[in-house]
Amino acid sequence: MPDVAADRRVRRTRAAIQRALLALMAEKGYEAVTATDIIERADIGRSTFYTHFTDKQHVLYDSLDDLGDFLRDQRRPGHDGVLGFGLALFEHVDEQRDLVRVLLGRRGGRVVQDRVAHLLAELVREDLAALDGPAPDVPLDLVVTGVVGTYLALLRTWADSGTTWTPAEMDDVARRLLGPGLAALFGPVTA
Amino acid sequence: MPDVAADRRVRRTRAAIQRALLALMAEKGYEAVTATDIIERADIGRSTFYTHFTDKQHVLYDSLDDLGDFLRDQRRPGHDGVLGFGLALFEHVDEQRDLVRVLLGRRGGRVVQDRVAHLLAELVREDLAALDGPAPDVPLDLVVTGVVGTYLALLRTWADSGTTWTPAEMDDVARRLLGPGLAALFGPVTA
DNA sequence: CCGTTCCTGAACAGATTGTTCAGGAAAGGT
DNA sequence: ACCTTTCCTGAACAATCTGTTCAGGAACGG
Repeated sequence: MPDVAADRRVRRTRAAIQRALLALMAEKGYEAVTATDIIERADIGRSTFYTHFTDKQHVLYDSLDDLGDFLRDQRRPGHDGVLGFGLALFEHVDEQRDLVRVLLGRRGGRVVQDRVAHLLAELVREDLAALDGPAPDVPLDLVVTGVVGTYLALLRTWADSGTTWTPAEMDDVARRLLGPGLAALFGPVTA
Repeated sequence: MPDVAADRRVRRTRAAIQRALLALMAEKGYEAVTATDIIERADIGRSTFYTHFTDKQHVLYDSLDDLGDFLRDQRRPGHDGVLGFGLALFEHVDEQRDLVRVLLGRRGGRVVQDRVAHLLAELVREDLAALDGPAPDVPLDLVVTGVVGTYLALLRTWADSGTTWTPAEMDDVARRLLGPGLAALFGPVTA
């Protein structure tokens, strides 16, 4: 496998492959894309593809790592109590809608979802840990899992649908669905 | 395509195919199973398989439909009258843990998850529609999506983890997390 | 017992995957 | 400008999987 950062040809080839995959995912969905598709779209030799990536999956992995770095930089702290991260989350996704739709939507892959879930779980856990109410008598991890599940499901639906909803409306749904339950679990929380 | 219910040969063939897929999924995961695998495991002719199912996917769909029917029958009303399917769901998963882990776990594949989500969405929608409170001022579909997301996330975590929790405890988490919010959305629900 | 329906299994075209290899092309350093 | 290293090419290849076809045999239900 060629050195990753050194040669300009390597950078061009890898970039072309990743660009090809994302474009094809937007057209056919992740599952339907074949390695041959990527090779043709990227306009490279067949052997070239396999010298850089073992799989269609590993192309996606690399792209996700890039996206992860980007998201980590853009992360903003919540500002109004429980689930304060939510609005910022939906707003951010709103800006990156095209890419997010491809990655998280119905035609996206499973890998993406798991990684995003992990990322969200960190945000939620920080949020809940900041509450000064009494510790709940249910496992915190389960609560985090449930909350993340809700947000992820809403994100997916939002990214897929024609979406007339604004980030604020999406956040409102999540907040009103989960807020009362969380308040009951963690003690009275004033927004 | 042969008549589904009439002939004994048809029932045997279809049952063998479904059994084969589930067994293979438990061994290799959904994605790794090929139609040829199923054919060999089920010990049937190649053409026979394609007479009954167009896809590996459709074999799975049929099996999941069976699960849906089961959950519908087992449904029990919760304290609020809402989320009555939950306990039966967790109990069933508890019994079929190996299978469910394969279905929803990391090796499960995206198709399974979407199908199960669709299945649960119907149950939740029926549940919420049965409430006599005023219509909520947020889109019902979004609420359903959020609720299903929570249950699915809890299911996945539960199936994957070492499981010290009982079905009742899992159901309790979901109920306490979502119940208050749903009550607030759909009007006061008397216990 | 008999007409209907189903199963068989081989054979087939087409796609896809992942590897190999020799020769040409581009890169980076001096 | 030169030269050595590294990369890209693209065709050829075996292997696997898919979905269809068809004629003959087997099981079914009545």
